[in-house]
Amino acid sequence: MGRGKIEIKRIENSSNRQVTYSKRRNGIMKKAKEITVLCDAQVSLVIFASSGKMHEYCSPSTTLVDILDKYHKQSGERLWDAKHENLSNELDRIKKENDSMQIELRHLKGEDITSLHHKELMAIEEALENGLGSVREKQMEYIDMMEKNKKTLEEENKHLNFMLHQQEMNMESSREMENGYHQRVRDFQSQMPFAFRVQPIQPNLQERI
Amino acid sequence: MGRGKIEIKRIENSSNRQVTYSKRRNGIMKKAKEITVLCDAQVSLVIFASSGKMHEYCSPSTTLVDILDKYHKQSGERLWDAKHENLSNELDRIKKENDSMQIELRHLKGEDITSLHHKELMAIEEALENGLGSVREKQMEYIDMMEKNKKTLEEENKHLNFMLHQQEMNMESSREMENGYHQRVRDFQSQMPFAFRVQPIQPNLQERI
DNA sequence: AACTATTAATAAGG
DNA sequence: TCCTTATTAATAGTT
Repeated sequence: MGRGKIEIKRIENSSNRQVTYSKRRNGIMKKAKEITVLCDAQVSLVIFASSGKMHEYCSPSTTLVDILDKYHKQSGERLWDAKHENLSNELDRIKKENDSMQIELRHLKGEDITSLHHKELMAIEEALENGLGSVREKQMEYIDMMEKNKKTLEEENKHLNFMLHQQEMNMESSREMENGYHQRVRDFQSQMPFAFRVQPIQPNLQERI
Repeated sequence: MGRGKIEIKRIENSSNRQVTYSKRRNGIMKKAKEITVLCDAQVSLVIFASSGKMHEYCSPSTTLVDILDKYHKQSGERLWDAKHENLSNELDRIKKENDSMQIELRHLKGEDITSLHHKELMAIEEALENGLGSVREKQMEYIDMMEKNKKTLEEENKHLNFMLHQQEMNMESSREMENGYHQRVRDFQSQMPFAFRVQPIQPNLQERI
């Protein structure tokens, strides 16, 4: 159908090919629309030119997704489900994992244990005892640490107070050589309890408590 | 192109429509093949008849999945990704849920608790104590039940033995009136310990232990 | 499913 | 890309 018959083989002249592509693409699109209308058909047509440019036709009553869904059902072929299936499988796997963990958690919390057999209860009890043991051990460590801290602080406190007292004594005696002024103030200070005078800061020893 | 011109509108005569569908479908398929060869194009063509029957053409150099992948890239349209994304989101959500449960489980088992603060340890300890309480309570129930069963069985046993003994006595005395044969056998049975002679079956009482 | 008169598509050229 | 037109191809209606 043209000025001459052509063989159906690749058109070597690039610009001819491009022109023919354009004309025939329109022709197919038109045919697709026509069969849609004339025959109540649903058509999906996707064409890529060798240049990579895409053209598409889809019957107005539907969408490409719908058609691919139907295609999927009829052909039984996977299409994009290969990717889909991977996700789906992983989801299932993780859901199962999730469920079993949820059950285990519930059991450890003492829930839903009515249907359990004696051996299962024993295993849970053992797990709980182990857990409790570990947790209490850890807490003991902290208590020990706190007690050590306390002792360290007390000793440091004592030492500092001693130093301070010594210093005051030295100052007092050296001033006494000058004059007797301020006697009462120093007396008052030396009578104060040690704890109110020195507060060493040891932030590291308080960590995590 | 035919014996007369036709309007492009639905062909009401069903059999005409079917015939036209078939002819035109072949026409489009042929055109698709031709443009593929002539112009180096890639074509995907999916047609559903109103009957639901599907026909498909895809350029030999490619596959429908490839074409849809390219379609996806070019159009930016989602297509099947809508479903894909849903799955993906759910997967993420469940993975997070999974992780937190896993951590909780580990903590309850006394693992990975080094980095926990004192308050968190306290909460875990409390949960463990509660769980242990529930589990032990449930076990106590079973022990109680078993003891009850034991008592019931013992009583039943006693009763049955009594009945049996009585019966034997009756039989013995009635036979003594006839003759003295079999005297030794009966004597032996009456001397056997009760427990070896009667074994009442009570499957319900053994459930779950 | 084949036939064929007729219309539609399109190759080549501008 | 669009127009023109000679020619081929598709197909509507018929057998």
